[in-house]
Amino acid sequence: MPELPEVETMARDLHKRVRGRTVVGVTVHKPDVLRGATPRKLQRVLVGRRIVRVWRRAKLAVIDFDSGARVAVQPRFTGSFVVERSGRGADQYCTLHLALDDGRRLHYRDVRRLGTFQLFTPKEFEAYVSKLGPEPLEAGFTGDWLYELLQRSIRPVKPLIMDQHRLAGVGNIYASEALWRAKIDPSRSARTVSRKEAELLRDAIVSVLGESIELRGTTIRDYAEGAFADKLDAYNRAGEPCRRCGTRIVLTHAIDGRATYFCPRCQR
DNA sequence: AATCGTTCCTGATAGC
DNA sequence: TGCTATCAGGAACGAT
Repeated sequence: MPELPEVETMARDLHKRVRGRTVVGVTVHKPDVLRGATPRKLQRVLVGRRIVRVWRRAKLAVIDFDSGARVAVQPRFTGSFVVERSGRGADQYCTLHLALDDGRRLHYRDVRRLGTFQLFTPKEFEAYVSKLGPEPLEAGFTGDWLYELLQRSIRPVKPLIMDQHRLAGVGNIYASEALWRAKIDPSRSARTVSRKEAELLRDAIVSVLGESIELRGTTIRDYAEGAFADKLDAYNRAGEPCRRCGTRIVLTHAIDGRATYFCPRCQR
């Protein structure tokens, strides 16, 4: 399930492969992944346009075109990109593709189709991203800023740091990991987190995301890239010993109905 | 304004 | 063996 490190990896890889290419055709097989455009409109807006950059914001892979148009892809669970020479490498899960001027095709592939492929004008894109929280790997994300955010909410700290409108890019895996590193119980009301703990949590979020990007993300279930799965301390380790204290890691669904992994002894 | 419940989708898995 | 039921999960949306 792609979160910030996985989408960063997807965007960097795609940038290297398609930057500078011009779209010569658009084919949509599964229109339900489209947002903001019909297949006809997508074709009208993108054909003849050159891809100038592929980058990431929050958990979105963003494709910039020379006209200023942008496509934001939300892979959610099973979305991915496939770039191939016409004919080979595509399957029934490829929902749409952009034909490129060098004969290759850029496919958006999505088994469950909970992901989205959204066309924006520059103004629409700006309005959308302005509602997202800050990027945790950029300068504004400090311990003081996080402390102030946590102070304003009575919600459990884990869903709060996963709220994309508060902080961008952190999902279920890295929330569990960061809280384990910071020794904070995921169910604690956000406002009970001290300034010192907020500083530790900030550092944990930055370090876990950075280390995962270096390993190209976490391969678990749907997302099939990256070696960070071996480095997980909490997520997906139910019943296994905590690497700090040896206590068995607990899996609970009591917080927002989401799988949450934590050490009941050293996370307080 | 903040928070909560519902919905989208299909492969993998469990249970009979 | 082959069927059915259950589960996973991010975020938009409507309701409170």
